[in-house]
Amino acid sequence: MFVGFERPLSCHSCRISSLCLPLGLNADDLYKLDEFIQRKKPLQPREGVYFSGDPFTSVYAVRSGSIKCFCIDSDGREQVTGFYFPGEVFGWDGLADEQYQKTAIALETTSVCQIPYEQLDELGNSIPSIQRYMMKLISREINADQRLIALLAGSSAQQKLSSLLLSISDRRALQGLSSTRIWLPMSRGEISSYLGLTVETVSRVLGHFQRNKYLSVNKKEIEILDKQALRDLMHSTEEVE
Amino acid sequence: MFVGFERPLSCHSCRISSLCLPLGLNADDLYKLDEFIQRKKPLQPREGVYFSGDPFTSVYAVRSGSIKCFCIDSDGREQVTGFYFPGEVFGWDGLADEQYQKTAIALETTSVCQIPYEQLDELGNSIPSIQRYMMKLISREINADQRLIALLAGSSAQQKLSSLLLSISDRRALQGLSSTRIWLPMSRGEISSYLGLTVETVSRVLGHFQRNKYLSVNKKEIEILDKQALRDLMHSTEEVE
DNA sequence: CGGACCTTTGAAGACATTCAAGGCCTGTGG
DNA sequence: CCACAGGCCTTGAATGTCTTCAAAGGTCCG
Repeated sequence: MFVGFERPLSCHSCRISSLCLPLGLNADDLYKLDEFIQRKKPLQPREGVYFSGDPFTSVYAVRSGSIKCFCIDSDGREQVTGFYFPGEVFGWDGLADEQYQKTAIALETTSVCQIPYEQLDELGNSIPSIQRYMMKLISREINADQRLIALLAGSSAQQKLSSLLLSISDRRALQGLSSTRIWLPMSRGEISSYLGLTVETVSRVLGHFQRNKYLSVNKKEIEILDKQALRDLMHSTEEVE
Repeated sequence: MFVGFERPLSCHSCRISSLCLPLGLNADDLYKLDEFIQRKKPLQPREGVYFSGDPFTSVYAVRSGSIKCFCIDSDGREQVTGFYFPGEVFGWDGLADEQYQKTAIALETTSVCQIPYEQLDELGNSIPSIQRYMMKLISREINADQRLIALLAGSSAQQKLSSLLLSISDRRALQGLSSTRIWLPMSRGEISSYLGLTVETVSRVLGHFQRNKYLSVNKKEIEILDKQALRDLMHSTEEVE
C-alpha cells in the first residue's frame, strides 16, 4: 500500500494525505481500494508516465522518486507546471477533457501507483468517504496551484527559489528524510522553467544564497544552513543586503 | 436555472459546462439538483460572497456580473487569483481544508447561485453522473490554473495582457455578448495583480496596443480591432512592434 | 466645487534576461 | 587509460523589460 501524509505545507505540493488512515475507511473498504491499485515496475529516469494528448485513464501516486509535469507552449519551450514527490498524487489534468493536458515523466528512478479512474469512480459511488476524499485531493491540487500563481505573480527570483527550496525541504521531511540536507532531482533548467526564471538567474540566486550562508550548494545537493533567513526573505519586500 | 456553456477556451476560465444538458441527467435528477440551489439576492459592487478563513459550505455559480477571488499575501498586498464570469463556478478553494482560502467579492452588481456542498455531495452519491460532473468541474479549474501558471511563468507583459483580453473576449462571446466590444469589470490594479505586473505596466501596454491599432481603449471599455495581432503576439517570441 | 481614487505618462533605476565564454562532469570511443 | 564530445552549470558584461518614484489628468461622488 502506498502511504502518504497529512497536509500540504506551502505551494508546490499536493499530497495524498494518507489514503488509508484518516477518513474512516474500514479494513474492508481499504481492501477494495487497495485491490485495483496497480504498482507498476519502476520507471527509469526520463521515462514517461503519460503524455500530453493521451486518453485519460488513471491518476497516479508517487511511491518513491519524483515526477515532473510539463507542457510545451506555443513557442516550443517546455513549461514545467509541477514536481511531485512520494505521497503526492498527479494526473488530474486529464480529467476535465478526458485526455491528459500535460506530460509526466520521472526525474529519477521512480515508482508510482496507478489508480484507474474508472474504478476509483465506481468505488467512490459505493463508498462516500472515498468520493469525498478524492474531491479533497483534487481541491488540494487547486490550492497548490493557486499558491504557485501567487508566487509567480508577486515574487522576486530570491523569493521564488526560497519558496521552492523550503517546500521541498518540508516535503522531504514528511518522507522522514532530512529537512536540511536535500537532494534536488530536477535540473536547474527545470527549476527555472517552473519558477518563470532563466537558468542563469537560478544559478546566480543559488550562488547568492551560498555566499550569504543561507545554503551550501553542491550541484544537486543542497544543505539549508539558515532556514529562517529563507523564510524571512518571503515575508518582507525589503531585505537584508 | 443557471445556464452555462461548453469548454474553456484558454486559461483564466473555469466554466460550468451547462449543469443541465450534456451529462445525461434526466428531468428528475435535474429537478433534485435545482431544488436546493439558492439564488441569492444580487450582490452590490465590492460585496463579498465569502471571506478567507470562513468555513467552507458551498460553491457558487455566477449568473450575471462578475467575481474576483484574491488573497492577501505575506507583505499585505492583494493577490488576485481569478476572475469569474456568468456560467463559471468558484469556491473550490475551500474544499480541501474545509475553509475558504480566498476571498470572493463582486466586481459589479452580480448575482450568484449558491450550491451547498453538503447537499451536492449527497446528491452526487445517489446520482453518479452528478458526481462525475462535479469532478470535471474541479478538474477544469485545475487546468485553468495551470494554464495561468504557464502564462505567468513564461510570458511578457504584452503576452499576458493579450491572453487575458482574448480570454475575456471569448467568455463574453459565450454569454452571447460581443467578442470585440468588451467591458472590463475590474480595475487596472486588479488586472495587474492577476497578471503579476504593476498598474503602470498594464496601462502602458494598453496604450501600446492602442497605438498599434490592436485595440481601442476607453477606460473600461475595450474594442478589439485586430484579434489576430493579439493572437500572434502570444505564439512568437519575436514580435512586430 | 473639492477630494479621493483610478489612470496615465515620464524619467530613473533595478532586476532579470540575453549573449558569450568557460568549467565541470559523464559517457563514449580510440 | 586518455581524449573528446556533449550536457549541464556557472560567471561576466551588456542589454532590456518592467518597476519604482513622481506628478499630473480624469472621473466619480460627496
